[in-house]
Amino acid sequence: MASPVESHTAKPSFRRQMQQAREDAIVTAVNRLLAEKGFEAMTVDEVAAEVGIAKASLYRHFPSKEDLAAAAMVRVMQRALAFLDSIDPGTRPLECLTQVARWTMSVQLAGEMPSLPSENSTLRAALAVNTAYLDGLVAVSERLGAWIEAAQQQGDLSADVPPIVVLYTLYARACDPVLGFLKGTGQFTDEQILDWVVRTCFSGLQSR
Amino acid sequence: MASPVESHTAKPSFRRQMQQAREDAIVTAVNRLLAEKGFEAMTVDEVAAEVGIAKASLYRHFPSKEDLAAAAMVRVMQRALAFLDSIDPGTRPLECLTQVARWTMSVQLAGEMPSLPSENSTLRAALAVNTAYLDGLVAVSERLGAWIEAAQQQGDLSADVPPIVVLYTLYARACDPVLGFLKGTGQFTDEQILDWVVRTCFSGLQSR
DNA sequence: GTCTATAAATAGATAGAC
DNA sequence: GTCTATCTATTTATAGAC
Repeated sequence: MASPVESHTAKPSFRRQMQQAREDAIVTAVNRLLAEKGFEAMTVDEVAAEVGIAKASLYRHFPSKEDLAAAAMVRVMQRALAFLDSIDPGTRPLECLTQVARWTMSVQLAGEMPSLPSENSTLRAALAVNTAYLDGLVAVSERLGAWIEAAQQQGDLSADVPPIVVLYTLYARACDPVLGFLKGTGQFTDEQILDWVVRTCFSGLQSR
Repeated sequence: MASPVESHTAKPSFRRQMQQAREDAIVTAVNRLLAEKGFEAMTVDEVAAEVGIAKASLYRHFPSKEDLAAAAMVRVMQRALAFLDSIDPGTRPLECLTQVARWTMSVQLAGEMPSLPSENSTLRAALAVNTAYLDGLVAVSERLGAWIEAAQQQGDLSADVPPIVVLYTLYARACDPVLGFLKGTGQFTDEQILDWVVRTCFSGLQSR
């Protein structure tokens, strides 16, 4: 088991680990910049500078700026899936959806939520053919869709709007600029902002 | 009154009118492109091409790309103020706010609502020192703020959130990407989309 | 695999003729 | 005032040495 052969075969595995760690660092930087300024305004030079490597080295790991951004989007999807898995299966569907909304908003407040690419961005086209991203998106949507339908059947969620409206609304709230506006005033804590925006999302502006 | 002198002084007025018409055409093109792809992705070449004039001519009217975009933002503000003025003064405050939300969303569905500039865009800095824009923004905010406080005092609007949260939420909903998502499915009419999104904004996702 | 140096394309902005 | 032609800076992406 502890033969020299094994330590030999472990060597490429170590390199692979190093490579993985570097790519993680790259994706982290991309994710942050994407959240801060969006895809168009983010430059590859900035990414390289933040990671602390040469731009050419970036292109050894990712073939284009779009792939760079796509990798960040994929990771966000994976983080979302991991969060969905962490929710107690016995939780009431409406409560599940509330927790998800609160989680996505907290990610945005932490400066880690990439903003949506504008309608006809080159990034949109790249994501539309990225199977890893699409798979994650479908997986998340199916999970949320099941909760949405269950919550509607239980009478917890308004049955007057189609499930897809609820789904898209939840996605949109993950990037809600209201969070940034309120944080920008400097008058409120993150907890207050989260409470208010989650509340208005599910209970509306109107009084009950 | 109809002296030759007047027809002489009317001549520059005519030229001024022509110039105004041209600048209107420019701002219209900018507004559309801003709504379609955002400030970063919009290029001055595209604007010139859409207006049908040379890029250099654009710069005779507006000194920079930021000023170009700012002019479009100012016009949206003026359109908003005009809409606010068109609302019957006897209307219940909550109803006023609902109508405003519906109007801004219809503007977006028409492809005429410029999307918000990302946090640290050069456009943000330009708008922050543009008095025409700031004046419009303040005017709109004061009008909405009065309605918000009145609606809260009448018990129509939730008193659990500060007025500024309501105000920012209304601004954010004007650019809500949910509208574009739903329109993109091609399954719904604009009226349906408006109904659903306005409803979720004021009544929330949760059932009542 | 990482680097420096550079290519190639595109952007915002301007010069100068008419 | 509008045009063509051009400048300058920036950006994505690559070549080639180590």
